[in-house]
Amino acid sequence: MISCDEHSASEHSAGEKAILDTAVRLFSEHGFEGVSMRAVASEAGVSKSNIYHHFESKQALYLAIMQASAARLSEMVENLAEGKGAFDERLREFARAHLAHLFENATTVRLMLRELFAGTPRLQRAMVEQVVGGIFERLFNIFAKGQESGLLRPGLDPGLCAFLILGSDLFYFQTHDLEQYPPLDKYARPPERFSEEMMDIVLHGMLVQPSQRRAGA
Amino acid sequence: MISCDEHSASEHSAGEKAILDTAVRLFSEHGFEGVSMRAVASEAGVSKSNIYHHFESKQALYLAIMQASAARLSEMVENLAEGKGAFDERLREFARAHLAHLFENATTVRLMLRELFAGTPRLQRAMVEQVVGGIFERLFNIFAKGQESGLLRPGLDPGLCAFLILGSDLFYFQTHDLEQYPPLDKYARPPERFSEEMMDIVLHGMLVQPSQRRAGA
DNA sequence: ATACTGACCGACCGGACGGTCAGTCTGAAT
DNA sequence: ATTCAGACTGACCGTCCGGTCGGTCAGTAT
Repeated sequence: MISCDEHSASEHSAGEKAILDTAVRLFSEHGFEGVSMRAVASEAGVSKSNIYHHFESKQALYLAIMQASAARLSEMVENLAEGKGAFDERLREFARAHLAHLFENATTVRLMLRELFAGTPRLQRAMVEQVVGGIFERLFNIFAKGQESGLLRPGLDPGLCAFLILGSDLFYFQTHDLEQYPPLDKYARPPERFSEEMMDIVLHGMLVQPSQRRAGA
Repeated sequence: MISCDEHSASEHSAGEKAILDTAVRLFSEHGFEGVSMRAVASEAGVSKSNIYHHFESKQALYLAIMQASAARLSEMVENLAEGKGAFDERLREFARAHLAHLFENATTVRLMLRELFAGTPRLQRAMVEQVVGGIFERLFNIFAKGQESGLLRPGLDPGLCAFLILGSDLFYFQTHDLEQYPPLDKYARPPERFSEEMMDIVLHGMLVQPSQRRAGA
């Protein structure tokens, strides 16, 4: 945490940082095939050869970015507050924080989702093991404890509960840009409101004694 | 519906049909940038020139495929059963049929999802208006009627209810291939079971008097 | 026979692609 | 002063890209 002007964190030259920043943006926007090394070089303000000075190949550049992004998202998981209050309050707080983190790291998240849903099996497996699995099991454990305490409706699968919440958050994140088009624009709502109302429904469906909030409209 | 051996539906030659079939598969797998006209020609068993005989450009080929896929999905919406029995039974049947249709038209669906989440604004808007909006409003209307009848918990937004179910189905479809990797493999379940258990939770969270099914484990 | 049409092909074009290489410049170490 | 390392560049290579063009061939109407 100590600031250090000479070297930024881990020996990245200014050019290398520009390359990485530009590449993560372009790859998340257009995918691996849709981005040329010339485009990265041009937008990063360096020569194409310079990229090959820092990275062995386009694949290596992509891999370096995926690893950095995965590390960033793993770090994000660590910061996911688990809440201090009642069981359902912890869940609401987890979901709210998770959705907020998605939007705060939108570029990184989009890159990971693209690779998860359309990438190589090799990277898919690695990302599930290192990133997705961690988030999932974190939420799963909350539900598993709730089930032991008898707070969950009997017969419910904690894994499905975790899946529902994470999936709803992620799907809302994915479709957020599409809410501007009719006829969906009539039903749009900001992230905080979505998280609140979504959790209101699913917790009501999951818990034995769901808390009553937002009694009115 | 009358079969016609000489011309299949709309004047497609054998070569053109091969081109369309191959292209829809490749584009759904690798995206617009990831597919070359040579690859389409090779896998379709025709010459590259032949593709340009039938389609003006790569863009035109892609557009033709998107339109055909959109029409196919629109037709799929028409066939979405709305159920005959009680309110929640109609909803379960809708969700079950929707998820089944996703997997039956997996290639087409993947192509549309790819364009929806990472395509050009122009196509995004068109697809929301012509395909997604239709599916959404169909489910929305079921919920709206349920709300009028007082079957929905007060204060719930029918739009959010529709979004939750469609989103859960689509997210399950998207992530189904990832369930094979640990640690997610422990929590995998087949589509029918997912739909049943998912609807069990969300309907319990949405309805005033949810039906009790699957009393035991 | 002739003329015309649509399906189809091989060869080719200019340009962009990923990648290489010889070499310049700067700043720190000796 | 010299050496050395690393950041960086411009010119270049072979390959593949989307797209074009001239032409073949079967069917068919006249």
